Amino acid sequence: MKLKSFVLKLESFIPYRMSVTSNRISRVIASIYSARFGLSIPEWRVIATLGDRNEETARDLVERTAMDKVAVSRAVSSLVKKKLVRRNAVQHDGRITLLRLSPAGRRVYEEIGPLALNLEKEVLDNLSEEDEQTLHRILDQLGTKLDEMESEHSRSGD
Amino acid sequence: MKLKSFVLKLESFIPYRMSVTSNRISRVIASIYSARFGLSIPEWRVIATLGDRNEETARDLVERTAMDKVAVSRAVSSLVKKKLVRRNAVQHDGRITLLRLSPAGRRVYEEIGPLALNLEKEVLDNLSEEDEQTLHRILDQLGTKLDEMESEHSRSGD
DNA sequence: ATTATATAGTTAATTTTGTAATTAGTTTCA
DNA sequence: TGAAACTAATTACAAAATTAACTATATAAT
Repeated sequence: MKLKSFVLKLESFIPYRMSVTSNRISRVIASIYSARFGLSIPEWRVIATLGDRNEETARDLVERTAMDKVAVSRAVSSLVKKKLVRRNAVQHDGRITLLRLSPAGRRVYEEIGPLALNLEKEVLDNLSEEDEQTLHRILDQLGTKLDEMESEHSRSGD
Repeated sequence: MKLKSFVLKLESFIPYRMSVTSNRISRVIASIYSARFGLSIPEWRVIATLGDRNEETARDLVERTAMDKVAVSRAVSSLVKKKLVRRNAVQHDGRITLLRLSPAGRRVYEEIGPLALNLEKEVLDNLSEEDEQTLHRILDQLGTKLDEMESEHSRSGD
């Protein structure tokens, strides 16, 4: 008789659990800026990212948000259409445009920012201060490991 | 002069960090069963879930996987087409079919299961045993809070 | 100089996912 | 018994995300 040599339960499989939990959190947070401001997740991320800088290129956004360039491009042009973001050409390089929040965009940022932080606070309500720091550290460590794994993977894949 | 009364940095905003990290992990894990077995994430979840039961209805799968019923339905019919899952009609209720892995489906499960667990282990490599338990507990606590928040939200929305 | 290579960003095509509406069967109860 | 309400599951449509291909500019190399 063959015995199973492993135990895989989805409900204790961390990748699965993180995916479910993080999707639920995203939905909760998204509900505020989508219902109230008609923003998509990528749009909100762009606004949040531009909010604490003066000017940035689309490429910087790609790096800082970990979104891919197509998503950034679309989010930015949608935000430009909504007059929340402005593009400024740059002299020495015609490929680049510098992006910054318009005054209206900044108002949105000033309004959503606190809401998002409050909602985050509520979600994290059950966690102790220590847990929260631990979670940050765990995310750091997972990120480091993923960097390694991804670079290995791409080395073998070319 | 107006001072900003909040500090929102995406890189320390937990909802954002969890989303990025969990997407990266999902991609890594998905790469094994998509490249090697041509399975999507929902398909893999169905297989993983059926793997430790004999028979289950689609509805049970919805509950156990936290996927929505459309995703389950699609994954199941694709798996049936691939002959990895079988449907068995049930006498007393014509709406239901019981699902179980076919022998081929079980072989896939027996092969992916350990791979997935290994990969999970590798991803979690930087974490101490204690961190891992803490992460589980944190996910539990976040889940509980989200239950509350979601039910509040749906109460006010009907 | 001029071909090649690389970068920034957009557009287009495909696939995936989510929401709504639909079908079919079952239970409830007047 | 036969509407009404409910449940399980699928289908159809819309929104979103991925991937691939393309345009324009810039840098590098011969």
